[in-house]
Amino acid sequence: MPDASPPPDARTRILDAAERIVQAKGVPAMTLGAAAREAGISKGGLLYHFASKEAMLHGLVARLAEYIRMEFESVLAMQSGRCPATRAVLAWAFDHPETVCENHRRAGAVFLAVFHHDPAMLGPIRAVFAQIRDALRQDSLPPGHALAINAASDGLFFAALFGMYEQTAEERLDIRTALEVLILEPRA
Amino acid sequence: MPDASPPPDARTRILDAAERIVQAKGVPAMTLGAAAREAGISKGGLLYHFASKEAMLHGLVARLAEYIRMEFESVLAMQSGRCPATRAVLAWAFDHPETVCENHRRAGAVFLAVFHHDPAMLGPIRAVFAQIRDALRQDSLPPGHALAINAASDGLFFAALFGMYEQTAEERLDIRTALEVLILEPRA
DNA sequence: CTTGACAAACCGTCCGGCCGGTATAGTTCC
DNA sequence: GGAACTATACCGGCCGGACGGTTTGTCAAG
Repeated sequence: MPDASPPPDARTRILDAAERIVQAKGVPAMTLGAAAREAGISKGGLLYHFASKEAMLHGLVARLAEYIRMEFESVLAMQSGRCPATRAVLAWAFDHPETVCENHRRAGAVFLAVFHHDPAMLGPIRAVFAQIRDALRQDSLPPGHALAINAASDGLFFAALFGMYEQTAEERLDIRTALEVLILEPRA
Repeated sequence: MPDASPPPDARTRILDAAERIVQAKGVPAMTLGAAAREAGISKGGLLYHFASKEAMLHGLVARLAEYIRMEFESVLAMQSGRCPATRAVLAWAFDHPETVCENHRRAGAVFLAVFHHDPAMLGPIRAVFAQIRDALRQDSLPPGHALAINAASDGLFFAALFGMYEQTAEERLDIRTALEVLILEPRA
Protein backbone atom coordinates (compact mmCIF):
# COMPACT_ATOMS: atom_id res chain seq x y z
CA MET A 1 0.00 0.00 0.00
CA PRO A 2 2.47 2.63 -1.12
CA ASP A 3 -0.20 5.28 -1.51
CA ALA A 4 -1.14 5.58 2.15
CA SER A 5 1.69 7.04 4.20
CA PRO A 6 5.24 6.12 3.33
CA PRO A 7 7.87 8.54 4.53
CA PRO A 8 6.30 11.42 2.60
CA ASP A 9 9.57 12.79 1.41
CA ALA A 10 9.69 11.28 -2.06
CA ARG A 11 6.04 11.99 -2.76
CA THR A 12 6.49 15.60 -1.83
CA ARG A 13 9.55 15.92 -3.99
CA ILE A 14 7.63 14.50 -6.92
CA LEU A 15 4.69 16.84 -6.47
CA ASP A 16 7.03 19.79 -6.16
CA ALA A 17 8.76 18.76 -9.35
CA ALA A 18 5.47 18.44 -11.20
CA GLU A 19 4.41 21.89 -10.07
CA ARG A 20 7.69 23.39 -11.13
CA ILE A 21 7.38 21.91 -14.59
CA VAL A 22 3.83 23.06 -15.14
CA GLN A 23 4.79 26.51 -14.01
CA ALA A 24 7.90 26.76 -16.10
CA LYS A 25 6.88 24.97 -19.29
CA GLY A 26 3.12 24.70 -19.24
CA VAL A 27 0.63 21.92 -18.79
CA PRO A 28 1.58 19.81 -21.83
CA ALA A 29 5.15 19.49 -20.55
CA MET A 30 4.07 17.85 -17.33
CA THR A 31 4.58 14.24 -18.36
CA LEU A 32 5.49 11.41 -16.06
CA GLY A 33 8.95 11.23 -17.53
CA ALA A 34 9.56 14.94 -17.11
CA ALA A 35 8.28 14.95 -13.54
CA ALA A 36 10.48 11.98 -12.70
CA ARG A 37 13.54 13.59 -14.25
CA GLU A 38 12.87 16.86 -12.45
CA ALA A 39 12.50 14.98 -9.18
CA GLY A 40 15.76 13.19 -9.81
CA ILE A 41 14.16 9.81 -10.09
CA SER A 42 13.28 7.30 -12.79
CA LYS A 43 9.82 7.00 -14.28
CA GLY A 44 9.42 3.61 -12.69
CA GLY A 45 10.33 5.10 -9.37
CA LEU A 46 7.70 7.76 -9.76
CA LEU A 47 5.07 5.21 -10.66
CA TYR A 48 5.95 3.35 -7.53
CA HIS A 49 4.71 6.31 -5.49
CA PHE A 50 1.87 7.38 -7.75
CA ALA A 51 0.35 4.46 -9.55
CA SER A 52 -0.84 6.57 -12.46
CA LYS A 53 -0.73 10.08 -13.78
CA GLU A 54 -4.21 10.57 -12.45
CA ALA A 55 -3.03 9.59 -8.99
CA MET A 56 -0.29 12.17 -9.22
CA LEU A 57 -2.74 14.86 -10.25
CA HIS A 58 -4.98 13.80 -7.42
CA GLY A 59 -2.06 14.33 -5.08
CA LEU A 60 -1.50 17.77 -6.55
CA VAL A 61 -5.09 18.84 -6.21
CA ALA A 62 -5.43 17.54 -2.68
CA ARG A 63 -2.35 19.41 -1.60
CA LEU A 64 -3.52 22.56 -3.33
CA ALA A 65 -6.96 22.44 -1.77
CA GLU A 66 -5.45 22.03 1.65
CA TYR A 67 -3.08 24.91 1.00
CA ILE A 68 -5.90 27.21 -0.07
CA ARG A 69 -8.00 26.29 2.91
CA MET A 70 -5.23 26.90 5.40
CA GLU A 71 -4.12 30.09 3.73
CA PHE A 72 -7.61 31.53 3.78
CA GLU A 73 -8.14 30.61 7.39
CA SER A 74 -4.84 32.17 8.29
CA VAL A 75 -5.76 35.42 6.55
CA LEU A 76 -9.21 35.24 8.09
CA ALA A 77 -7.73 34.94 11.55
CA MET A 78 -5.85 38.16 11.02
CA GLN A 79 -9.01 40.17 10.43
CA SER A 80 -11.00 41.86 13.14
CA GLY A 81 -14.17 43.90 13.35
CA ARG A 82 -17.00 43.92 10.84
CA CYS A 83 -17.11 41.55 7.84
CA PRO A 84 -13.96 39.52 8.57
CA ALA A 85 -14.45 37.08 5.70
CA THR A 86 -14.99 39.79 3.12
CA ARG A 87 -11.98 41.68 4.38
CA ALA A 88 -9.98 38.48 4.29
CA VAL A 89 -10.83 37.91 0.65
CA LEU A 90 -9.82 41.45 -0.11
CA ALA A 91 -6.61 41.20 1.82
CA TRP A 92 -5.80 37.90 0.17
CA ALA A 93 -6.25 39.34 -3.27
CA PHE A 94 -4.35 42.55 -2.68
CA ASP A 95 -1.87 42.28 0.18
CA HIS A 96 0.82 40.39 -1.59
CA PRO A 97 4.13 39.52 -0.12
CA GLU A 98 6.22 37.97 -2.82
CA THR A 99 5.90 34.46 -1.42
CA VAL A 100 2.11 34.53 -1.59
CA CYS A 101 2.28 35.79 -5.14
CA GLU A 102 4.54 32.91 -6.06
CA ASN A 103 2.14 30.49 -4.43
CA HIS A 104 -0.70 31.97 -6.43
CA ARG A 105 1.18 31.24 -9.60
CA ARG A 106 1.83 27.69 -8.57
CA ALA A 107 -1.80 27.28 -7.58
CA GLY A 108 -2.93 28.50 -10.96
CA ALA A 109 -0.61 26.14 -12.75
CA VAL A 110 -1.81 23.15 -10.78
CA PHE A 111 -5.39 24.22 -11.26
CA LEU A 112 -5.00 24.31 -15.01
CA ALA A 113 -3.15 21.03 -15.18
CA VAL A 114 -5.79 19.20 -13.20
CA PHE A 115 -8.62 20.82 -15.10
CA HIS A 116 -7.05 19.83 -18.36
CA HIS A 117 -6.76 16.21 -17.39
CA ASP A 118 -10.21 15.90 -15.90
CA PRO A 119 -12.37 18.84 -14.83
CA ALA A 120 -14.22 16.65 -12.36
CA MET A 121 -11.03 16.22 -10.38
CA LEU A 122 -11.26 19.81 -9.20
CA GLY A 123 -13.88 18.75 -6.67
CA PRO A 124 -11.74 19.48 -3.60
CA ILE A 125 -10.98 22.96 -4.91
CA ARG A 126 -14.64 23.60 -5.57
CA ALA A 127 -15.38 22.54 -2.04
CA VAL A 128 -12.92 25.02 -0.60
CA PHE A 129 -14.29 27.80 -2.74
CA ALA A 130 -17.79 26.95 -1.59
CA GLN A 131 -16.53 27.06 1.98
CA ILE A 132 -15.16 30.53 1.41
CA ARG A 133 -18.41 31.70 -0.09
CA ASP A 134 -20.26 30.34 2.90
CA ALA A 135 -18.02 32.38 5.15
CA LEU A 136 -18.73 35.43 3.00
CA ARG A 137 -22.46 34.97 3.33
CA GLN A 138 -22.11 35.13 7.09
CA ASP A 139 -20.75 38.65 6.93
CA SER A 140 -23.91 40.65 7.25
CA LEU A 141 -23.54 42.75 4.15
CA PRO A 142 -26.19 43.47 1.56
CA PRO A 143 -26.65 40.19 -0.31
CA GLY A 144 -24.42 40.64 -3.32
CA HIS A 145 -21.68 42.86 -1.91
CA ALA A 146 -19.45 40.16 -0.53
CA LEU A 147 -20.00 37.97 -3.56
CA ALA A 148 -19.16 40.87 -5.84
CA ILE A 149 -15.89 41.35 -4.04
CA ASN A 150 -15.28 37.64 -4.29
CA ALA A 151 -15.97 37.69 -8.02
CA ALA A 152 -13.66 40.63 -8.53
CA SER A 153 -10.80 38.98 -6.71
CA ASP A 154 -11.38 35.79 -8.68
CA GLY A 155 -11.32 37.87 -11.84
CA LEU A 156 -8.00 39.42 -10.93
CA PHE A 157 -6.59 36.00 -10.13
CA PHE A 158 -7.65 34.37 -13.37
CA ALA A 159 -6.77 37.35 -15.48
CA ALA A 160 -3.28 37.29 -14.03
CA LEU A 161 -3.10 33.55 -14.54
CA PHE A 162 -3.79 33.92 -18.24
CA GLY A 163 -1.64 37.01 -18.57
CA MET A 164 -4.69 39.00 -19.52
CA TYR A 165 -3.57 42.29 -18.11
CA GLU A 166 -0.58 44.17 -17.06
CA GLN A 167 -1.87 46.27 -14.23
CA THR A 168 0.01 49.03 -12.56
CA ALA A 169 0.28 48.87 -8.80
CA GLU A 170 -1.71 52.07 -8.77
CA GLU A 171 -4.61 50.54 -10.67
CA ARG A 172 -4.65 47.60 -8.32
CA LEU A 173 -4.87 49.96 -5.42
CA ASP A 174 -7.68 51.86 -7.11
CA ILE A 175 -9.58 48.64 -7.62
CA ARG A 176 -9.10 47.75 -4.01
CA THR A 177 -10.43 51.05 -2.76
CA ALA A 178 -13.36 50.74 -5.13
CA LEU A 179 -14.21 47.34 -3.67
CA GLU A 180 -13.86 48.68 -0.17
CA VAL A 181 -16.70 51.02 -0.96
CA LEU A 182 -18.86 47.92 -1.02
CA ILE A 183 -17.91 47.14 2.54
CA LEU A 184 -18.06 50.65 3.87
CA GLU A 185 -21.44 51.52 2.46
CA PRO A 186 -23.96 48.92 3.51
CA ARG A 187 -26.74 51.30 2.60
CA ALA A 188 -29.11 48.47 1.65
CA MET B 1 -2.46 30.23 -51.23
CA PRO B 2 -5.26 28.38 -49.48
CA ASP B 3 -4.93 30.33 -46.27
CA ALA B 4 -5.94 33.73 -47.58
CA SER B 5 -9.54 33.80 -48.73
CA PRO B 6 -10.93 30.77 -50.45
CA PRO B 7 -14.68 30.37 -50.32
CA PRO B 8 -14.70 30.35 -46.53
CA ASP B 9 -17.25 27.62 -46.24
CA ALA B 10 -15.01 24.66 -45.48
CA ARG B 11 -12.76 26.59 -43.15
CA THR B 12 -15.74 27.77 -41.18
CA ARG B 13 -17.14 24.28 -40.94
CA ILE B 14 -13.81 23.04 -39.61
CA LEU B 15 -13.55 25.77 -37.00
CA ASP B 16 -17.13 25.12 -35.91
CA ALA B 17 -16.37 21.44 -35.60
CA ALA B 18 -13.28 22.10 -33.52
CA GLU B 19 -15.22 24.37 -31.18
CA ARG B 20 -17.96 21.80 -30.76
CA ILE B 21 -15.46 19.11 -29.82
CA VAL B 22 -13.63 21.24 -27.30
CA GLN B 23 -16.91 22.21 -25.75
CA ALA B 24 -18.34 18.72 -25.61
CA LYS B 25 -15.29 16.62 -24.79
CA GLY B 26 -12.65 18.99 -23.55
CA VAL B 27 -9.38 20.30 -24.86
CA PRO B 28 -7.50 16.99 -25.11
CA ALA B 29 -10.17 15.62 -27.44
CA MET B 30 -9.62 18.32 -30.00
CA THR B 31 -7.24 16.46 -32.29
CA LEU B 32 -6.89 17.01 -36.00
CA GLY B 33 -8.51 13.67 -36.69
CA ALA B 34 -11.46 14.37 -34.46
CA ALA B 35 -11.99 17.82 -35.92
CA ALA B 36 -11.84 16.43 -39.42
CA ARG B 37 -14.33 13.68 -38.59
CA GLU B 38 -16.69 16.13 -36.93
CA ALA B 39 -16.46 18.40 -39.95
CA GLY B 40 -17.21 15.50 -42.26
CA ILE B 41 -13.86 15.62 -43.95
CA SER B 42 -10.64 13.61 -43.97
CA LYS B 43 -7.60 14.59 -42.01
CA GLY B 44 -5.76 15.31 -45.22
CA GLY B 45 -8.61 17.55 -46.26
CA LEU B 46 -8.40 19.47 -43.04
CA LEU B 47 -4.67 19.91 -43.41
CA TYR B 48 -5.27 21.31 -46.82
CA HIS B 49 -7.16 24.20 -45.28
CA PHE B 50 -5.09 24.57 -42.11
CA ALA B 51 -1.50 23.58 -42.68
CA SER B 52 -0.96 22.64 -39.05
CA LYS B 53 -2.78 22.37 -35.77
CA GLU B 54 -1.31 25.68 -34.79
CA ALA B 55 -2.80 27.26 -37.90
CA MET B 56 -6.19 25.89 -36.94
CA LEU B 57 -5.90 27.29 -33.44
CA HIS B 58 -4.84 30.58 -34.91
CA GLY B 59 -8.00 30.55 -36.97
CA LEU B 60 -10.03 29.85 -33.86
CA VAL B 61 -8.49 32.62 -31.84
CA ALA B 62 -8.78 35.17 -34.63
CA ARG B 63 -12.45 34.40 -35.06
CA LEU B 64 -13.02 34.55 -31.33
CA ALA B 65 -11.28 37.88 -30.93
CA GLU B 66 -13.34 39.34 -33.72
CA TYR B 67 -16.50 37.98 -32.17
CA ILE B 68 -15.71 39.48 -28.78
CA ARG B 69 -14.87 42.84 -30.30
CA MET B 70 -18.05 43.02 -32.31
CA GLU B 71 -20.20 41.78 -29.47
CA PHE B 72 -18.83 44.36 -27.09
CA GLU B 73 -19.29 47.16 -29.56
CA SER B 74 -22.82 46.05 -30.19
CA VAL B 75 -23.63 46.06 -26.48
CA LEU B 76 -21.83 49.36 -26.12
CA ALA B 77 -23.95 50.91 -28.84
CA MET B 78 -27.07 50.00 -26.90
CA GLN B 79 -26.03 52.03 -23.86
CA SER B 80 -26.84 55.66 -23.34
CA GLY B 81 -26.12 58.27 -20.71
CA ARG B 82 -23.29 58.26 -18.22
CA CYS B 83 -20.56 55.60 -18.26
CA PRO B 84 -21.60 53.69 -21.37
CA ALA B 85 -18.61 51.35 -21.41
CA THR B 86 -19.00 50.40 -17.77
CA ARG B 87 -22.67 49.79 -18.25
CA ALA B 88 -21.92 47.74 -21.34
CA VAL B 89 -19.57 45.48 -19.41
CA LEU B 90 -22.23 45.06 -16.77
CA ALA B 91 -24.95 44.33 -19.29
CA TRP B 92 -22.73 41.91 -21.12
CA ALA B 93 -22.01 39.98 -17.98
CA PHE B 94 -25.54 39.87 -16.67
CA ASP B 95 -28.13 40.33 -19.42
CA HIS B 96 -28.01 36.90 -20.87
CA PRO B 97 -30.20 35.67 -23.60
CA GLU B 98 -29.54 31.99 -24.07
CA THR B 99 -27.62 32.48 -27.30
CA VAL B 100 -25.11 34.80 -25.67
CA CYS B 101 -24.65 32.36 -22.83
CA GLU B 102 -23.94 29.61 -25.33
CA ASN B 103 -21.42 31.83 -27.08
CA HIS B 104 -19.72 32.49 -23.79
CA ARG B 105 -19.28 28.79 -23.28
CA ARG B 106 -17.81 28.37 -26.73
CA ALA B 107 -15.54 31.33 -26.16
CA GLY B 108 -14.27 29.81 -22.95
CA ALA B 109 -13.60 26.50 -24.60
CA VAL B 110 -11.64 28.09 -27.43
CA PHE B 111 -9.77 30.26 -24.98
CA LEU B 112 -8.63 27.25 -22.99
CA ALA B 113 -7.70 25.23 -26.04
CA VAL B 114 -5.53 27.97 -27.45
CA PHE B 115 -3.95 28.74 -24.10
CA HIS B 116 -3.10 25.11 -23.62
CA HIS B 117 -1.35 24.85 -26.95
CA ASP B 118 0.55 28.11 -26.65
CA PRO B 119 -0.31 30.91 -24.24
CA ALA B 120 1.36 33.43 -26.49
CA MET B 121 -1.25 32.77 -29.16
CA LEU B 122 -3.86 34.57 -27.08
CA GLY B 123 -2.43 37.89 -28.25
CA PRO B 124 -5.50 38.94 -30.24
CA ILE B 125 -7.73 38.24 -27.26
CA ARG B 126 -5.48 40.23 -24.99
CA ALA B 127 -5.65 43.09 -27.45
CA VAL B 128 -9.45 43.10 -27.40
CA PHE B 129 -9.49 43.02 -23.62
CA ALA B 130 -7.07 45.92 -23.53
CA GLN B 131 -9.36 47.78 -25.92
CA ILE B 132 -12.28 47.23 -23.58
CA ARG B 133 -10.29 48.46 -20.61
CA ASP B 134 -9.36 51.56 -22.58
CA ALA B 135 -13.02 52.22 -23.18
CA LEU B 136 -13.66 51.75 -19.48
CA ARG B 137 -11.04 54.28 -18.56
CA GLN B 138 -12.83 56.87 -20.65
CA ASP B 139 -15.93 56.63 -18.51
CA SER B 140 -15.24 59.32 -15.98
CA LEU B 141 -15.62 57.26 -12.85
CA PRO B 142 -13.31 57.20 -9.85
CA PRO B 143 -10.19 55.41 -11.06
CA GLY B 144 -10.80 51.86 -9.94
CA HIS B 145 -14.56 51.60 -10.14
CA ALA B 146 -14.86 50.61 -13.77
CA LEU B 147 -11.90 48.26 -13.48
CA ALA B 148 -13.43 46.67 -10.40
CA ILE B 149 -16.61 46.00 -12.31
CA ASN B 150 -14.54 44.62 -15.14
CA ALA B 151 -12.65 42.33 -12.77
CA ALA B 152 -15.87 41.09 -11.23
CA SER B 153 -17.42 40.25 -14.56
CA ASP B 154 -14.22 38.49 -15.58
CA GLY B 155 -14.37 36.56 -12.34
CA LEU B 156 -17.91 35.44 -13.00
CA PHE B 157 -16.96 34.39 -16.50
CA PHE B 158 -13.95 32.33 -15.50
CA ALA B 159 -15.62 30.83 -12.47
CA ALA B 160 -18.46 29.65 -14.67
CA LEU B 161 -15.98 28.36 -17.22
CA PHE B 162 -14.33 26.15 -14.62
CA GLY B 163 -17.60 25.18 -13.00
CA MET B 164 -16.49 26.89 -9.84
CA TYR B 165 -19.86 27.91 -8.63
CA GLU B 166 -23.47 27.20 -9.00
CA GLN B 167 -25.06 30.56 -8.51
CA THR B 168 -28.73 31.18 -8.15
CA ALA B 169 -30.27 33.74 -10.44
CA GLU B 170 -31.02 35.73 -7.32
CA GLU B 171 -27.38 35.84 -6.28
CA ARG B 172 -26.36 36.97 -9.73
CA LEU B 173 -28.87 39.77 -9.51
CA ASP B 174 -27.56 40.73 -6.07
CA ILE B 175 -24.05 40.88 -7.42
CA ARG B 176 -25.21 43.05 -10.25
CA THR B 177 -26.93 45.54 -8.00
CA ALA B 178 -23.87 45.59 -5.78
CA LEU B 179 -21.70 46.49 -8.75
CA GLU B 180 -24.14 49.13 -9.84
CA VAL B 181 -23.46 50.88 -6.58
CA LEU B 182 -20.03 51.55 -7.99
CA ILE B 183 -21.55 53.40 -10.92
CA LEU B 184 -24.21 55.24 -9.00
CA GLU B 185 -21.96 56.58 -6.29
CA PRO B 186 -19.06 58.41 -7.84
CA ARG B 187 -18.39 60.03 -4.50
CA ALA B 188 -14.66 60.22 -5.11
C1' DC C 1 15.93 -13.82 2.44
C1' DT C 2 12.25 -10.95 2.17
C1' DT C 3 10.68 -6.37 1.22
C1' DG C 4 10.71 -1.52 0.25
C1' DA C 5 12.49 1.73 -3.10
C1' DC C 6 13.88 2.35 -6.96
C1' DA C 7 16.13 1.62 -12.23
C1' DA C 8 15.85 0.39 -17.10
C1' DA C 9 13.96 -1.39 -20.87
C1' DC C 10 10.00 -2.14 -23.23
C1' DC C 11 5.00 -2.03 -25.32
C1' DG C 12 0.73 -0.41 -27.35
C1' DT C 13 -1.52 3.54 -28.60
C1' DC C 14 -2.38 7.82 -30.35
C1' DC C 15 -1.34 12.21 -32.47
C1' DG C 16 0.59 15.52 -35.65
C1' DG C 17 2.14 15.87 -39.98
C1' DC C 18 3.43 14.44 -44.80
C1' DC C 19 2.60 12.18 -49.30
C1' DG C 20 0.84 10.16 -53.27
C1' DG C 21 -3.19 10.00 -55.55
C1' DT C 22 -7.73 11.69 -57.68
C1' DA C 23 -11.91 13.87 -59.28
C1' DT C 24 -13.62 18.11 -60.88
C1' DA C 25 -13.56 22.54 -62.80
C1' DG C 26 -11.62 25.93 -65.30
C1' DT C 27 -8.08 27.79 -68.79
C1' DT C 28 -5.14 27.81 -72.69
C1' DC C 29 -3.93 26.79 -77.20
C1' DC C 30 -4.50 24.99 -81.65
C1' DG D 1 -14.47 22.52 -80.14
C1' DG D 2 -11.58 19.51 -78.08
C1' DA D 3 -7.09 18.11 -76.30
C1' DA D 4 -3.66 19.33 -72.97
C1' DC D 5 -2.72 21.39 -68.88
C1' DT D 6 -3.33 23.42 -64.30
C1' DA D 7 -5.38 24.60 -59.92
C1' DT D 8 -8.62 23.44 -56.33
C1' DA D 9 -10.37 20.57 -52.89
C1' DC D 10 -10.02 16.50 -50.92
C1' DC D 11 -8.95 11.30 -49.62
C1' DG D 12 -6.52 7.61 -47.15
C1' DG D 13 -2.54 5.70 -45.63
C1' DC D 14 1.76 6.00 -43.55
C1' DC D 15 5.63 7.49 -40.37
C1' DG D 16 8.19 9.17 -36.51
C1' DG D 17 7.83 10.30 -32.03
C1' DA D 18 6.03 10.78 -27.53
C1' DC D 19 3.40 9.35 -23.69
C1' DG D 20 1.19 6.41 -20.18
C1' DG D 21 1.81 2.25 -18.21
C1' DT D 22 3.92 -2.63 -17.39
C1' DT D 23 7.42 -5.72 -16.47
C1' DT D 24 11.59 -7.28 -14.97
C1' DG D 25 15.75 -6.55 -12.55
C1' DT D 26 18.61 -4.70 -8.68
C1' DC D 27 20.18 -3.73 -4.29
C1' DA D 28 20.59 -2.18 0.28
C1' DA D 29 18.40 -2.53 4.86
C1' DG D 30 16.32 -5.18 8.34
